[in-house]
Amino acid sequence: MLRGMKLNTAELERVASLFRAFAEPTRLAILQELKAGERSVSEIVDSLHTSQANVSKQLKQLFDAGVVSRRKQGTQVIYGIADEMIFELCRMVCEKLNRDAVKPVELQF
Amino acid sequence: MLRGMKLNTAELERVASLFRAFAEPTRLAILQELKAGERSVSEIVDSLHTSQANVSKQLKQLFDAGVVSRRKQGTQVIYGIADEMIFELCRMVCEKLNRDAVKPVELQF
DNA sequence: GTCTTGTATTCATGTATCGCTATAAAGCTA
DNA sequence: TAGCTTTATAGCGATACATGAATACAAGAC
Repeated sequence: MLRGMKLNTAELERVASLFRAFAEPTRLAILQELKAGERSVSEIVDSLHTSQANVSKQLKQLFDAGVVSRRKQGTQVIYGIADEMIFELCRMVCEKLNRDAVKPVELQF
Repeated sequence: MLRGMKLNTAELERVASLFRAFAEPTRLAILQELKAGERSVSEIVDSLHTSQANVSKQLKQLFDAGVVSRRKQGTQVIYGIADEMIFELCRMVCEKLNRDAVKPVELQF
């Protein structure tokens, strides 16, 4: 695709859909946990203040978006980061928030 | 803030909130138009398939998120990109979509 | 002043989504 | 087999949001 071409509606929807994966605090919290390494669902549940059902649902969304990977290990399901690019994204967003902030908060994902 | 610290709920909400600005096709379409240069509201309306009310509302969201700038010129309001970092964000997201795609689509914002 | 143009906002409606409880499904273990 | 653990899903209420029509508001033209 040539430089300067505009994405059509369907393509914009795909882009928006990936951004949407990062547009909720619970999903970001999950990604923050996975940053330190692979985690089972129950481990993630224990580290967050939400139900197992919710964690499972948010993980499904992240998985469908290609953001996390999944593998079964007995009765457990181990999730991990599928693409390190997400931390680069979060870093850039935090940097912008830091630039815009009146008070220096120094967010760092 | 030290490296490796986890963002709390309020901080994650701020990060999510900025991501949310990019999580809708209409807003991305507006950003695509502004990429070529500043535009008035009516110019944006003419280039998109949606109502003036909707464009105005989405522009407000983008402005509140610090993504676009605004200045009045007579009866018109001219919007522009407030931070070029957004194109870097979109570029990274497109690259990931291209990596994941079975069919090479070569999305480029 | 009135009229016209450009933009923002209010209201209504449909759709999507977060989070919960309850339940189902899958896989150990005894 | 039954029972236990872990994860996924179904169903529901509450909330958020995208969108358009109608209206309000602002600023120039006349």
